[in-house]
Amino acid sequence: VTPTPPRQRPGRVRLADVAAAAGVDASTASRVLRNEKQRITGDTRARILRAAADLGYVANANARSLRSSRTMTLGLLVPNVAGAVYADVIRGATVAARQAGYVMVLIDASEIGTASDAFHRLILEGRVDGMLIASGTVTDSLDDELLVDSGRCVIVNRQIRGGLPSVIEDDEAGMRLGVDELIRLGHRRIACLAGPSDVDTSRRRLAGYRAAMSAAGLRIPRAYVDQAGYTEQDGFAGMQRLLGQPVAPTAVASASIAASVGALAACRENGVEVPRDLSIISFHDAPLAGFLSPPLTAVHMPLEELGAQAARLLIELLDGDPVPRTLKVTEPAPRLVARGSTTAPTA
Amino acid sequence: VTPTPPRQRPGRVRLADVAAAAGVDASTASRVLRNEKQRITGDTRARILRAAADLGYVANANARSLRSSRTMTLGLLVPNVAGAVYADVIRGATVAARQAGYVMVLIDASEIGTASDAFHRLILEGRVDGMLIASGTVTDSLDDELLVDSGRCVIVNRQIRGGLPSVIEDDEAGMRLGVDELIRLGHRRIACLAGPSDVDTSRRRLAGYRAAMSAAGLRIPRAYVDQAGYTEQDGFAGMQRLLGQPVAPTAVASASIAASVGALAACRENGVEVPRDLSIISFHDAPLAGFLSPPLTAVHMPLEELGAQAARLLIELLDGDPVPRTLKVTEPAPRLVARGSTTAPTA
DNA sequence: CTGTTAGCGCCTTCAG
DNA sequence: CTGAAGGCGCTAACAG
Repeated sequence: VTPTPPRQRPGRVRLADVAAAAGVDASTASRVLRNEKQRITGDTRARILRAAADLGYVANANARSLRSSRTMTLGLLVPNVAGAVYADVIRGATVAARQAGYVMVLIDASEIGTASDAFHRLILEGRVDGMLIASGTVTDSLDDELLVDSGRCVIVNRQIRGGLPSVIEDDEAGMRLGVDELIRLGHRRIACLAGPSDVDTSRRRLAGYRAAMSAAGLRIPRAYVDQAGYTEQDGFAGMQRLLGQPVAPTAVASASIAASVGALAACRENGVEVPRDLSIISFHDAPLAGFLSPPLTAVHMPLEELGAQAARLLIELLDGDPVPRTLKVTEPAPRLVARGSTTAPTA
Repeated sequence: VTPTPPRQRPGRVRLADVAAAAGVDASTASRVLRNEKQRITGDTRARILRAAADLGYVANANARSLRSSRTMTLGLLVPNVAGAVYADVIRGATVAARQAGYVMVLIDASEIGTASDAFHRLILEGRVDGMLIASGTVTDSLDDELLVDSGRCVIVNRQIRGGLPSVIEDDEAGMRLGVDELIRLGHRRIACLAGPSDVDTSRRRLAGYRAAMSAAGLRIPRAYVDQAGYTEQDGFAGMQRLLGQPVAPTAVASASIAASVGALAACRENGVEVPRDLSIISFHDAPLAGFLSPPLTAVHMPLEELGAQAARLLIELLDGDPVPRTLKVTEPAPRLVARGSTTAPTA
């Protein structure tokens, strides 16, 4: 907190100026400018509107927030904006918020300390009305009690102890869709690059994999479930392990796109040609997927809708409406995007 | 703009509460809590501090902003947060801002209309003190006059008409470094996937390419400069054109990482093996680059520093300090990251 | 339908 | 070194 002199207040036009120009009281101008339900003589109304336009009046958000204790601003905390997955969530949330009259601001918490700092300065100090929190990693560095007590937060794509409302995708259905496709192609030895075991999205995706396998009557060797992680590095390492199995899988369902990229790299390095020697299907899609070698077959999840629903749920919560503790986004349904990383097994 | 009832004001503790608990006036409490220069009896000071801690006092940012007309919040407008390039810029700017006592909030402008909406609601309505604007695409949809008049904006990595201060990377030096490496490896027929001709970063990178070529006495066939664009798709198309040349290049310097990904895909599809048949070097690095097939040799630019310097420049501007119209980040210098997409020409 | 009055919570002269 | 008073710009309750 640097001690700096207050900024010059340029001749910003205030509500009072507009009112004066229109020859009315500030409160009247206020009412018209916010088009309150109250009816106002067509004439005065017009005068006020035109005065405001002439003067280029813009209401001061801080004064308004102070008075009404609503900022009409929402925050979205993301562990790392670069994650391909978040792009759509962010877009969906931003648009939905705007449709409801809110501005959505993002916080990148890739640096440690940012998450709790942002939470403090945005929620506690009242810069935003509520916050969307994406990812569990982030919440770990946050004081859960504060989080819950605030009553102004919604978790996106994670469920968390303590009963914060959360919005999640249908991880299980998505993963099933992917594994079913592998089965349909004729694969029977299908492994899973599952993601961290302590993250609930990962657990649900794994459950989807198991469900699909079991529905097809397929056995899952213990080593076929690799709880790698969600980074390229993790996918790389996990695939190395899978490739080292005495009986190697003919197909792999990967729980994240970053891990898939790493998996592809591991295959290349081990002389395993995808999809000839091994099919790979990725959970989550991204523009990048179409340009990899080979282009990645993927399960497209409705992430934009996830973001939008999360934003709407948050707004309902702030409005004091009753909200479900968990909202699962099932529409639109996950969609399979067939590209070049899958084919029938050669064996 | 949904008409909603005002939110419940929970028993937030105010400055007056702290003052009362400590048996002093609010103004005194204010002074202590902001540790103003003024000296205050050790005893009262301690009482106030402890009262604040006991009550869990947090100052209301809106009231403070209204009074002081400073929000201690900065905005960063990004055309698309998913762009691999922005991750580092964002991190750098976020951290630098925080070190100066500011919170940095991001705006994703991937949806049309978001940019001008955000500009209006953040800058004009006074939710932030100043704004960093990344990319020229974004500025196109903004009213330049407003932008300049605001006197509270800094352009990151673009220069713009109208004299807005801007902070840029040393595109020319970076590109030279990459092309020099290609030359060092023995290449002579080097093409350039240059990026859009109407974007100034692209022009500077192209200039770097030309400078390196000319310094080595190398000719540049007209068709070797392909003003593709910065997306995967653009890189793909551009590489197709390059590959179709009667005398094909043995190496390509690509002006962006996304285009490089597309270029790699085009090579694969045309049976051109990288780096055996063609070397590719990419301007800008990203974690992803190391996992592509082949891993991409790249020029790492100091993007985090770019973000940090931009944030600092903005703060100086807001403080009324004189700022340069253009600041070029030359330290640390661009760095070559040799990976698998470059080698000596076979010819 | 419009004006009057009274703050929202904080900071900042100005006295003492 | 500390308290008293005023106001940042806006909205909301109450009159008229």
